[in-house]
Amino acid sequence: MTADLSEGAGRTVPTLASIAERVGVSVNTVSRALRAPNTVRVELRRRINAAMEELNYVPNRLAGGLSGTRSDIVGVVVTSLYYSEFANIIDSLQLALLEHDLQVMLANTRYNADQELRLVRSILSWRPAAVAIIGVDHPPKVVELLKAAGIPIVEMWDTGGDVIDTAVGFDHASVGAAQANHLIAQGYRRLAFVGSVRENDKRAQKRLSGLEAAATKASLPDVVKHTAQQGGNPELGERLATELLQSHPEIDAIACNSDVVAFGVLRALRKLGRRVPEDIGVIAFGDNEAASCVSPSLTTVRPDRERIGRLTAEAIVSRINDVTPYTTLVEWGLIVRESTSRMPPPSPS
Amino acid sequence: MTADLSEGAGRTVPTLASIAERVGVSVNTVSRALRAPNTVRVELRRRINAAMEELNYVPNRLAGGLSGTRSDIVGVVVTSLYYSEFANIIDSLQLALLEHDLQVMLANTRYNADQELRLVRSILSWRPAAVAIIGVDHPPKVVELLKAAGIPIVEMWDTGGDVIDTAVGFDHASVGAAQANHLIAQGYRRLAFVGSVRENDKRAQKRLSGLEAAATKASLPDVVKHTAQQGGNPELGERLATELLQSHPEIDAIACNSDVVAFGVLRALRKLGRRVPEDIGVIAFGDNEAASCVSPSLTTVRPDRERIGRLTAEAIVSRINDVTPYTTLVEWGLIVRESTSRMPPPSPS
DNA sequence: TGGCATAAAGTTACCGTTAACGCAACGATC
DNA sequence: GATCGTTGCGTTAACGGTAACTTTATGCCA
Repeated sequence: MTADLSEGAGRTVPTLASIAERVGVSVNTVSRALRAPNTVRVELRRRINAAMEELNYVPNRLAGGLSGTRSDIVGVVVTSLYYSEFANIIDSLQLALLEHDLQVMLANTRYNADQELRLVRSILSWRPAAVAIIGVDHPPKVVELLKAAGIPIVEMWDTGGDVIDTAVGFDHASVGAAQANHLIAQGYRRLAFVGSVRENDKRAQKRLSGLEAAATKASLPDVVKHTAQQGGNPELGERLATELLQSHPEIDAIACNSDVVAFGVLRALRKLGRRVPEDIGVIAFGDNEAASCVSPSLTTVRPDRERIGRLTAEAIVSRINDVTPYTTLVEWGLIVRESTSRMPPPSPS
Repeated sequence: MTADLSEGAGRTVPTLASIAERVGVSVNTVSRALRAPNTVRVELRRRINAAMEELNYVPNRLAGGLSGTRSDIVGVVVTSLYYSEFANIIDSLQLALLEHDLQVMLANTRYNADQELRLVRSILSWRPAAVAIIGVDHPPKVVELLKAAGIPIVEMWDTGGDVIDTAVGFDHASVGAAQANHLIAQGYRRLAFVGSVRENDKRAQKRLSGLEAAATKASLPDVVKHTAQQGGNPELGERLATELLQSHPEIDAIACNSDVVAFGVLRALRKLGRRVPEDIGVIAFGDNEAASCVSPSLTTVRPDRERIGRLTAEAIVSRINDVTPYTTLVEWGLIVRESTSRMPPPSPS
């Protein structure tokens, strides 16, 4: 009943031809039983299916894809998987794509531009039906390749600038501005920015720019920046905050590039005896699942990752069906919690 | 200079033949310039490469995979991407595979057995060089398909039972036992277990079993279980803990299935006025990045996800090179923090 | 009963690449 | 200078499907 499972040279994988031979029909009939079942007699179809089941036949999509017109791969290029920054996007994207029988091929550039080019090339070599990629800022060669591929390209997470084709994201500069304005409304005046800002993380740079612009507009002193190129864990936040307050004791609010870094910042402030939010405010970005559970709970910005994933899937399907390119702005929310609530605190969230 | 980027029917994608024609050589020579460069004259090779660059040629791996012998896809099947449970494993696995020019194809079953079968089938249809999959407990048909595929299969995260081929993981029952024994050593006696335990999450079930067995061995009363089938966020933990202590006020220690749930449990205890760790201890599993940042900081178990990913990549490469199957036990650590430290607290971590 | 539409299966020709083989030109060897 | 191994390239035949035809069987109607 079970196929031979012996090690080594072993068993050749069954093909349509194996099935055809076993049932006594032509290869094409077997193929039809899969693709267009109602063109094959019920009884014959039954026998073919039985044979497939018995031999554990799995169609070879290399062959199918080469022959047929359309692929059902969607290439997904992210810049990070660490700390679930984009894991939730992939999760919902994949779930939504599954309904259209589209399969995700994942690549992770780890914020490395060379890797990005290499991985995009690698993904395109699988002749995907579409590509979804984090960000709207890519090396010129990457843009050229993606455009030349002649397939729908959906850029996620960010918007603005030169969109290749279609985009689903939000404006990171306005996130930074909202962070600044909230801090200012809470009476904070000496703003600082802390976190890891990689050279290739344009989104982080845009948020910082937005923050600085809003501070300038409000006639505040320059935002003090203390950043790193790498990492992004609580330990980094703790170190950066400690160093920051040593050189700039006047700081009364810290904006963090990520919640995870902010967790470390909060720890540093606790150790330094600075009261949050009374002496100093802390705001972050990302809506980590623990943000509401640290104490003081963390004010942060919540991007709707689930929605971005879902809308990206929608965009891909639309574009495959030749809907014209478009850009979707996804909303985000400022979640005010204790870490910036100097005024009467809101009901605990 | 740039290719035609016009919408619609547009541009046909360049093939080896396009390059060959343009350079004036045979298709095979172009192919060789890619696969075995030193069998082609330097000057000719240069011209071929220039043509490829100019036309933005990207090899078609559907064709290559169909013709050639080996594939460079590795199928990766995980049960979840939410809350970065396995994102870090994928991250390090992918990084390590990249060094061997292996490409990850990702599938996420979301703890759904039907999905698992469907996705494994889908992945196998790409004729991957190997498959890495979370867990050692799969539906019989999945096991049959994986065995019949005749490729290396590496089961990750768990060990024990019937391993299909090769495994890289740890024993979850002993994690549960370690949790119980730590609680007992700290003087806790009335143990409870809280969290979401999905029907298909055998690992969670094993940890719970281990916890119960250790409690029984220490002649403690039965572990009180209060679990859900779905979810796994702080809100769930908060609700479950509140309900638990209402019906079982005698409980003096709560083991949580995940850190994220534990964050909610801590919040519930704070609201209920129960002191942690004095009145009640809390221990969890997962080593979330925020575990050291909540207060009280969370005692938890740290599985080495990065190592599992790396060793899985190693195992895949070894097995592809016909090393015999093996099982690697990956160490995990009990990270003792404030939430269970009744005795003189350790130095703050 | 012949003619014709239709259903069900078979034939054939690719898809783009790689592998195995063939073959000419060339330098080295005895 | 005939023999031989190399180097460098071209030819041809797969790989496992799918799509477009073609063929054969079947039913229906005039």
